[in-house]
Amino acid sequence: MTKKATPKRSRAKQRRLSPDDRRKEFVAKATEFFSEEGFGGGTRDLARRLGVTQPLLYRYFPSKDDLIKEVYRKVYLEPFDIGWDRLLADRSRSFRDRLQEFYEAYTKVIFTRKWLRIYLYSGLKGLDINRWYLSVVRDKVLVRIIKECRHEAGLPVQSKPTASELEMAWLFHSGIFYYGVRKYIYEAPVLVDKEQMISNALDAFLASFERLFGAASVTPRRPPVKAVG
Amino acid sequence: MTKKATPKRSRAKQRRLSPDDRRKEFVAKATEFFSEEGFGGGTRDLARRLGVTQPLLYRYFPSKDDLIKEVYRKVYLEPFDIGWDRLLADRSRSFRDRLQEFYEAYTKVIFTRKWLRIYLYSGLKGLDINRWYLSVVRDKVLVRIIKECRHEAGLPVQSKPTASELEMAWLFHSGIFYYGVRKYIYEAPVLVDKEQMISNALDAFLASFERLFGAASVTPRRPPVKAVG
DNA sequence: ATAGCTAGTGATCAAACGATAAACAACCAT
DNA sequence: ATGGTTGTTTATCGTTTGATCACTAGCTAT
Repeated sequence: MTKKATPKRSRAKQRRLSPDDRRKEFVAKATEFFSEEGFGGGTRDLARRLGVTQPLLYRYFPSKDDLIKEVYRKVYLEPFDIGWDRLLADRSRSFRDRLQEFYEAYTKVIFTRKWLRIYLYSGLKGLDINRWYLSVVRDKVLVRIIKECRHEAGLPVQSKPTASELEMAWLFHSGIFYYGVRKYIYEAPVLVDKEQMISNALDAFLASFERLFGAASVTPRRPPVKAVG
Repeated sequence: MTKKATPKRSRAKQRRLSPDDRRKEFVAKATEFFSEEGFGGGTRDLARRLGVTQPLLYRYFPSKDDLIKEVYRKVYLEPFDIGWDRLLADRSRSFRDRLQEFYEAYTKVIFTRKWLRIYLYSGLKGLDINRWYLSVVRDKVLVRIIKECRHEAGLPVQSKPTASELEMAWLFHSGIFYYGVRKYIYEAPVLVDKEQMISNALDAFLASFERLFGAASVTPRRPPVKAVG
């Protein structure tokens, strides 16, 4: 009774798409789907959302895992299509402006529910691509930033960043990153607008960097003075 | 042949435990298990790791979801058993020391692979308990810290923290938090030891707070001067 | 020792899963 | 229009999943 109430499923006339378009559509919608449901989401639910039947997925991807890998590739490569290391290194503009613009542009790409969720899900799976991404952020972004910081402070630029310098850069980078997580993953109310947040963070970072690493050429492993002053 | 090669499963003599002990053991091991496998992990695999059969789980928990809820409860409540807001407010010690000790103690609890993974997994599920946790961090930790910051700077303590102040506290709190994520989730090499990282972060925070909010009683929505200096 | 209570197990169900094969139907060349 | 190509569906397989049942065996009171 309930099952066969609609015996002739008013099947929407099946539309044929070129393999290339289908593939792209599948990857795009799969990204949305897995970002919401996690990679444990079923292929049938995914197909329903795509408006096609489940076996069709297997014409385009040998297995669910292969589809997921495509999703990774798209999500992880997207942010680095743009030449961000060049933007950061362009000394015709003030460093402060470059930093502000970089983080506004970077967060414009990654501060979406979709991107952040895929990123966190894949991070929990412990995939190599995740470690690769972190190393790219370190080498293309943070190291570059530190170089520019040193340049601003009149310090030698050639030598590799110290561990403390890099960790300081990570501190602020992560702080900015987590603003997006709070807003789009936890959906917690965020307190100031994004540009303001970035601006404040950069003020804090630049001041702190100069304060901690600017004066002495040797950075003490632990600052002897603990009081704020 | 392969299946029945061990027909008489050398069954380990079944040991009876008191319901209370079993329950606790189940929740504890389930926390480990789900932290590694995610909440999609199977009840059979979990039971195997517990050294019992799968149906036994259902003697202690009506459903898998109920077991998971117990895991949440344990993980989320654990950090706040300790009176941390009192520690932060104890003005017989220097604020810098209180902050350092608080973050060392706090991260000692949450910087474990187990805790962080459960936290991130549950966060992605968008549960209420996660939002509750964030609000507790804000009210019991960050607001307290800002109050003490103001006290140190000779500013009025009574009025509620401004949005910018809170966001600045979140920035550093998140930066510290993500040090643990990088180390225990992404298993990325971490550059300086934890105490050093906390110390540097706190130096940066205290200096930045005073710099941004200490001088003027009114905090401009966007600092007019963008250059560092 | 032994009867009774109940923690723990073996067998099994229905549903959902990823995946495959064969039948169908939309499009293009002719 | 018509036949071949191939994008898409229907039907189905084998496995795994969460969950339930009847039965077994360890412990305790007597």
